[in-house]
Amino acid sequence: MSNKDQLKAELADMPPAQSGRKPRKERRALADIRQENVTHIISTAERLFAEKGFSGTTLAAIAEVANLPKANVLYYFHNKAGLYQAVLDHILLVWMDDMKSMTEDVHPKEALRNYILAKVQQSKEYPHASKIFATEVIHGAENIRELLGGKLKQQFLDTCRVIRSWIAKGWMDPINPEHLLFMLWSSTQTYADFSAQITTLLGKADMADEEYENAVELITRVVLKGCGIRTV
Amino acid sequence: MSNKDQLKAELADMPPAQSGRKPRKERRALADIRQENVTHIISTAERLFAEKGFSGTTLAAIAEVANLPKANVLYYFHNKAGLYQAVLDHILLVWMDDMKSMTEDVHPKEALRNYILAKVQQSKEYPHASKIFATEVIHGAENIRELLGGKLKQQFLDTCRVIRSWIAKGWMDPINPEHLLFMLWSSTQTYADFSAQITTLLGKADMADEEYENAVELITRVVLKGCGIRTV
DNA sequence: CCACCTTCTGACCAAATGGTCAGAAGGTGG
DNA sequence: CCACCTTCTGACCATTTGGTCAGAAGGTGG
Repeated sequence: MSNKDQLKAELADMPPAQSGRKPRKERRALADIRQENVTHIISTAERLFAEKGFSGTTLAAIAEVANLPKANVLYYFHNKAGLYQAVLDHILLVWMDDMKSMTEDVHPKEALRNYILAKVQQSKEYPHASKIFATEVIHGAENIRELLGGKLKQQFLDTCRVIRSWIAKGWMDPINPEHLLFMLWSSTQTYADFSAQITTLLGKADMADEEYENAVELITRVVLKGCGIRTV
Repeated sequence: MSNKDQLKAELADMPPAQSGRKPRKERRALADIRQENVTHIISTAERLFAEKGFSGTTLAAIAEVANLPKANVLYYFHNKAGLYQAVLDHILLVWMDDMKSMTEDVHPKEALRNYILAKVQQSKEYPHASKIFATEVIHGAENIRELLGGKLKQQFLDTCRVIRSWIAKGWMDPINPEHLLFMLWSSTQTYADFSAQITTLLGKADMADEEYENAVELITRVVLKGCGIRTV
């Protein structure tokens, strides 16, 4: 099971709607209570951190939205920084999954197409994750240094090597793999991070599915043709 | 004189280095004092807001870095929000300048090339501006609603129309102008906003000029060819 | 030199915020 | 049912932070 599937399963498990009420009457097993609350707090915090940033989000706000007393939030996460780190860990699970699908054997025509589709879908399904990640990097990436310089870098270097092999095989033009990846990341993630700008400029209240499709179509077309990858 | 030139001139006027000392002994004309301090405070605040975000930046920190008493900062900007807005205004001056160079008459081969170059240079020269803008949009763009829905949107629509005219002239493939612009913005601004990630992955301490050149070269090549613009 | 500005500043304050804690409430296993 | 966990919570606290203010210091124009 991929990290992303795992996250999806968690989301599905979430208390349905909760709708502001605090049912909390049925007897819950101790073992469940902890996991349930931790998950609930993390996903609430994730939303707020994405909307307001770390410093802009107060524990009181998280507690209120999660419909729990502040002290209870602090019972599970001993301090704000700890909660933030937990949110980051939760998010980063999903982050590098998609790159793995780019391998030497697959023709870039397929591999890049799938990757772009996956990244745009990620922006659509987990916009909070993307926003927190983006804000974190913009502010210096101090809390994700380890990941950036470690697993992500490894993945990045591997993928660059794959792209070079594609070039060597004559499957695409000799372009700079590092910057190509930067281009892919930025142009896909922008649909999560900059959605406020995009919707305003497109004159829509929120991103319709159609626009994500247009995005995938445009990015795929420009990148494939731009890299000299024949698609016929 | 373009907005950007204006900003450059201001930067040049800045007290040279200041180097932590507080000379402030020579007699200064009242008229100068205000403008000088306002500029100095804004540029200091700009750096800190870019690094730590609005809520993460304290007035005390701004005052300390600016080497002024906090009360003095508040003498010029009556509250933190006002200072932030002033910083935003200062930044946004420069923001839309470059798009103006894309017109119907210019062949996209030149126009896009110049635009990409200008945007990457902007990322290099004014990374703080880009970061503040990005964070602002990520967090909902509440403080720049007016600009987004007003002048920027106008400029955006105009430029889309220009691109459509290029397509009508047969100068490029029929691609989606809106999403092409999103792609151009994101892939160029990423060199400011995500510099922490990029330098880490490239294994450099900071962005060398060479990398900006590689970025321009890659983006230009992929976009021009990807849009079916013949460059010979 | 003087009356009148603008600029500057330390001292102060109320509110917000992260975090603590003692003890109540609830679940568990024998 | 009971001793022993874990979970829950209101009350409380120290610190941080944005912001005020009275009055000192500095510049200006006559």
